[in-house]
Amino acid sequence: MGRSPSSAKNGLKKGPWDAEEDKKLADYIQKHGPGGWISLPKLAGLNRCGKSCRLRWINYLRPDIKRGSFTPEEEQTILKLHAVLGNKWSAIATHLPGRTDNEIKNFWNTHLKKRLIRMGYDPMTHEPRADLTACLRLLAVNNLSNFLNHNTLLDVNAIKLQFLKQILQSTDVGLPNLVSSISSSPAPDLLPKENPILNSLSQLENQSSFSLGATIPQPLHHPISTTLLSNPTLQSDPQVPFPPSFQTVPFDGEVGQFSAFSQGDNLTDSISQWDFQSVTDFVPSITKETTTTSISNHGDVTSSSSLIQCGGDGGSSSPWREIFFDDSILQ
DNA sequence: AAGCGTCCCAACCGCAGGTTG
DNA sequence: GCAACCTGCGGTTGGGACGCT
Repeated sequence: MGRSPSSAKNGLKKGPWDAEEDKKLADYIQKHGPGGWISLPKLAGLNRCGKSCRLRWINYLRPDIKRGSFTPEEEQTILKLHAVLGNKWSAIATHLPGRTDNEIKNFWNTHLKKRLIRMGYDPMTHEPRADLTACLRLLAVNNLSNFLNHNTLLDVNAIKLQFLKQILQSTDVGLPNLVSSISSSPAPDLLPKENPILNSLSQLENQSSFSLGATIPQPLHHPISTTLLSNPTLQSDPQVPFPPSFQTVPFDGEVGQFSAFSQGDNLTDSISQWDFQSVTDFVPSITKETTTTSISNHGDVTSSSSLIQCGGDGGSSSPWREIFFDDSILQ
């Protein structure tokens, strides 16, 4: 394993270390201590460059090196620290006794980074990838538009036009933005003032946590991370605000909640795995209100039944899942 | 069993920052 | 102030191990 033992330009040996070299280096450092890496090879009788000796000592021979795979706690620590520090491997290593920066870096590149990518996160920012987020938002807007299509009381074309307008104008087509824009849109002639859809959407808007972006598990943002790191209690709490999937679960051949992602990076699976549950936790009640509003405002069986149908099942399936994600694309 | 592709990780490389004379 | 040297860091490489066909 490792690099080819090609000889260096200056005749110094390169490539994997053999047992004899390891012993020479270890013996020398045991007697004289680490340091003086430039002169060390000569003094220790090694035909290696100082850098190579230093690296071998730090990454392999040091007595306090911890061997074996990373524990779930260590993985968690790496994820948290990386969210704050980025690729500062040496800084991260100081929080993991017995682990070297090289080892952590390798572990990140071969496991954690891939895991984040599969989950749809940008491994550098720890935030949902912008392309996926935008895709989800457009799908949601599309589904909402389709939903409105079935509402015969409304001037569907007018609403569509306004949706389109919003999509084109905004780079961040979050539903709240959309709602407020529609609500404040100077088109009184096109939209009835007592519009059940707008009423319900406005209620959604008031749910501060609701946005299509918020349906995606939010990564740890740096300020929070900083707080976490400075708070020993939180540090030790594995439930700190990482996305649920971040809670270290066996992966990569491993089983666990990531399994859907590992199956060919299927976007649909990924989306469904992205815990829209968090939306359904609060949305059903809103939908019920919507139904009530719809009926009281208009007394129209058609419109209300449409809404009731969405929320009427009251069971485990979410009406919002139908409204926003009941799409053939997501099937 | 052989060929092929992917994974994993030790080790190398280049660069930046600090120290010394 | 400057150059040379030293140390440490992060990115990258390359080859053995392993799994799949």
